[in-house]
Amino acid sequence: MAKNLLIVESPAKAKTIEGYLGKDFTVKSSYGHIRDLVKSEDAIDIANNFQQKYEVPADKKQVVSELKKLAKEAETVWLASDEDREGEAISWHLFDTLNLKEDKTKRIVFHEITKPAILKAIDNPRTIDYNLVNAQQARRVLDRLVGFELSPVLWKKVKPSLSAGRVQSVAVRLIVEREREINKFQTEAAFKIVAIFGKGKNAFKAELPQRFAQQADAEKFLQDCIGADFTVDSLETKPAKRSPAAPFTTSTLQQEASRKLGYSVSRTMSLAQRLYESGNITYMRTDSVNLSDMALNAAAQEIRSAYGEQYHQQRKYKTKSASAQEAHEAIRPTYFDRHTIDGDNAEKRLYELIWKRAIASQMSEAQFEKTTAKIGISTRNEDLIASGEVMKFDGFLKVYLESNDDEEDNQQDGDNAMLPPLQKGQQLDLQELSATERFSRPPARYTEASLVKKLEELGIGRPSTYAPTISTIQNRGYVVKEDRDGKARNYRVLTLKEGSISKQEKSENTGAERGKLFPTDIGAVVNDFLVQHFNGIVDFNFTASVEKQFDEIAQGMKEWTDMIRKFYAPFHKDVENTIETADKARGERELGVHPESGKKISVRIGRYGPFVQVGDNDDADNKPLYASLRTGQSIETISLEEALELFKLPKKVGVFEDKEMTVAIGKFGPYIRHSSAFYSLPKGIDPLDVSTEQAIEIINEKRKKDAEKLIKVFDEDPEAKILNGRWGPYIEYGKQNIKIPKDKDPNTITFEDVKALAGEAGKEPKKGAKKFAKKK
DNA sequence: CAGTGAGCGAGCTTCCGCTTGACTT
Repeated sequence: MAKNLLIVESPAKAKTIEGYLGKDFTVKSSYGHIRDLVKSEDAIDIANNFQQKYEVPADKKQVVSELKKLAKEAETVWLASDEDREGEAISWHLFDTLNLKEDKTKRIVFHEITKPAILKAIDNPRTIDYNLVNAQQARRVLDRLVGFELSPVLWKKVKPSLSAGRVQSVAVRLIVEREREINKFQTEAAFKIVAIFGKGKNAFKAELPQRFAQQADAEKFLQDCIGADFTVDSLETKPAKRSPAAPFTTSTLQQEASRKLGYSVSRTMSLAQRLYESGNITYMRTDSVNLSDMALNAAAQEIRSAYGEQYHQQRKYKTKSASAQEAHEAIRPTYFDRHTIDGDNAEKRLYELIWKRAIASQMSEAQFEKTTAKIGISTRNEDLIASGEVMKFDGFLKVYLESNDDEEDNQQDGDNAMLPPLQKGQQLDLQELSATERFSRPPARYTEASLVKKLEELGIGRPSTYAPTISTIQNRGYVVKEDRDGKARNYRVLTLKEGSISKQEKSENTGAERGKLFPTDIGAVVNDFLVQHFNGIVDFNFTASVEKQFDEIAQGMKEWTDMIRKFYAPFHKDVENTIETADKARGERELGVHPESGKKISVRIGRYGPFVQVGDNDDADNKPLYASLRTGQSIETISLEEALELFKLPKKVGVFEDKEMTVAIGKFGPYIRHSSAFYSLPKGIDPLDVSTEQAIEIINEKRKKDAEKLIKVFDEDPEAKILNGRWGPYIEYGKQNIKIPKDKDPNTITFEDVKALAGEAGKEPKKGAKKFAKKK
C-alpha cells in the first residue's frame, strides 16, 4: 500500500499527477464537493448561530467510502484541492468526513499541473485555512437562505415551482431590462454620404463624417457637389499596431466559440471537457489568463520553429476581473506542438480555436500603416475623409483574429481597404456620390455568451456555473432562446452620377434575430416582483458587496456568522412582510375595450401562461372569453388589434370522415387538428382562410407521406410500428420513439423485441404525459 | 401543437458551486 494518499478535485488531474509522483503516492479524486447542506429546511439553524447540517449526497457515498478506506491505510493524506474558497472548503469537508488526523494530514496547493509545481507544493505543505473555509460557508449559507426563502415567496405570489437566487435572478433581470430598452428605443434615421473616386484598381471610397437628418439637406449637399472640384487637402500616414488577446478563460472561450463556431455555452463546455479528459487541453473551468513558465517556453519554441523568431514575444497577462480567484492556468493546449488532434469535428474545431488563441497570445503585435486623406469640396465647407490601411507585419494575425460582438459595424464601414497612391493637392475624379438613409440601432439582445460576459463583468457566478445558470433560467421558463423573423423596412437612397441626381426607395430586412435570449412574460413578472420587493438582492452590485465581505472573512477580519446575521435580519423581515402584504403578481395590463361589445379587454398571466380576457370575471350573465397568447407575443407588447385576432382562431373549417377539422396556431405554427392528429399548414396559407377542400387535401397529403415512411405495423398491437426516420428505421410504440439496437435487424424484429426495448426505455410515457398523469 | 383561467388544500417545488458520467434524437 502506498504511504501517501493525495486527493485532488478532478479525476483527470489525479491521473496526470500520479504519473509525476511515482509509487509512494496514490492519487485520487473527490469529484468536487463531497458534502452539501441537507435538502430540508432545517439545514441551517438560524437561532443557533447559523449552525449547518451537512450530508454526503447519495451519488458521493461511494467516493467517500473509498477515500475513507485509503486514508486509513495511508501514512499521510495530502489534501490538494484547488486554491480558492471552494477548494479550501473541499479540503475541510474531506478532513472532517474522512476523520483525518491533524498530524497525518497536509494541505498543499498548486496553480498548474506541471511536475515542478507539484513537487514544490509537496515541499511546502500548510494546514487548512479556516478563515477561507468560513468565507465559503458564508457564501453557501447566504445562497441557501436567499434561494430557499425567496423561492417560496414566488410560489405564493406568482406560481408554484418558480425559483429565485443571487445569480439567476440578476441574469433574468439583465434580459428583461434589455428587452424593455429595445422596446422603447426610438429609431433615428439620417443620411450617410459616401463618395467613390477614381476608376478600376485606383477606385476608393471616402465618407463624410457627419450625417444629415433631413433628406432636403442631403439633397442640397449632392446638388452642391455637381460640378464641384475635389482636392486632396491633407494626407497623413501613421503607424498603427494591434496586440493579441489573452489566452482563454471559461468565459472568453464560451464567447469566442459562440461567435466563431456557433456553439452554445453548454456545447462548448462539454466539448472542452472531452478535450480535457483526453489530455489535450488544461482545465476548462478557470478565470485565469495566466500561463505556466513551462507553457510559456513551449509556446515560444513552437512559434520560433513554425513562424520564426521575429513572431515571438513573451507576454504575461493580468486578469481584469476583480472577482477572479485564479486557482488554475488559462485554458491552453497541453502540448503546443499539437496543431490538431484526434476527435470528432466539433472537438477538433474547438481545439484549434484554443491552440490558436494561446499561441497568438505569445506572438508579436501586428503592424500597420494607416493613411487618412482629407478631401476638400470647392462648394462646401465640409471635408470628405478617406482612410486606408496597409499591413506591414502580420505578427499574431498570422494565426488568430479575435472576433467582435458587433460584426455588423465592421461590415458597414469597410474601411480597412487600401488607398491608391495619393498626393496633397491632387484633383480627384468623382465617380459617384450617394446619400443613403441609415438608422440608429437599439442595444443588442443578449446571446448566451454575451450574457456570460456581462455576468462575469458584474462578478456574478463562477466558471463552473455559467453554463448551468443559462440552462436554469431557460428551464424555469423565464427566458427563451429563439430565432425571430425581422421586418421589412424601406430606406431612401440619393445618388449623384454623371451630373444628375436620382432617387430610389430600397427595402431591407431588419430586426431578425438568431439564437437570442428573450424574456418570457413570467420572467418579466417575476423580475418586477423581485425588483419591487427585494431590490437589494437583485441589485447588480449585491454580489460584489457580499464578495467584499467574504474576502474580509477570508482574511480573518470578520466573523462569518456576524456577517450573515446582519444580512439575514432585514432580509427575513422583507420576506415575511412581502408574504403578508404583497398582492399576487400577474402582470395585468388593460388593452382597452372591445370595439363592438364595449367589454374590457385585458392581458395577464394565468395558470397556463399569458392570456387575453374579454369581459369581467364577476359578470354573471356573460362569462368572459379567454385566449392564450402565441409564441413571440408578450403581455408588454401585444396590441389591442393583435389581441382581438386571437379570438378568430381556432376556427372550424368543416367535417371530414365524420370528424371536425379545426385550424389553430400552435407552438410550431398554424395547423389543422383532426380528431387527435395534427397537420401543419404549409407556409403561405392564411390560417383564417382555409377552405374545407384545402384542409382535406392537406390531411391526405400528410397521410400519404406518413404511409411512405411506414415499414411495418405489428399485428399484436397496432400502436407498435416501424418507421423510416431521418436517421434510418426506428420503432414507434405508443408515445415512445425507440432506437433500433445495432444487433437487431429492422426487417426481422418481433413484437416481443419491441416490448422488451420499450421496457428498457421505461414503460412510463414521456415527460409531459407523466406530469399530466401525476396531476390526475 | 387543444382546452382551461374562482378558491381551497395536500404535497410537491427552490439556492450556488465543485465535479463527472448516463442518458437520447
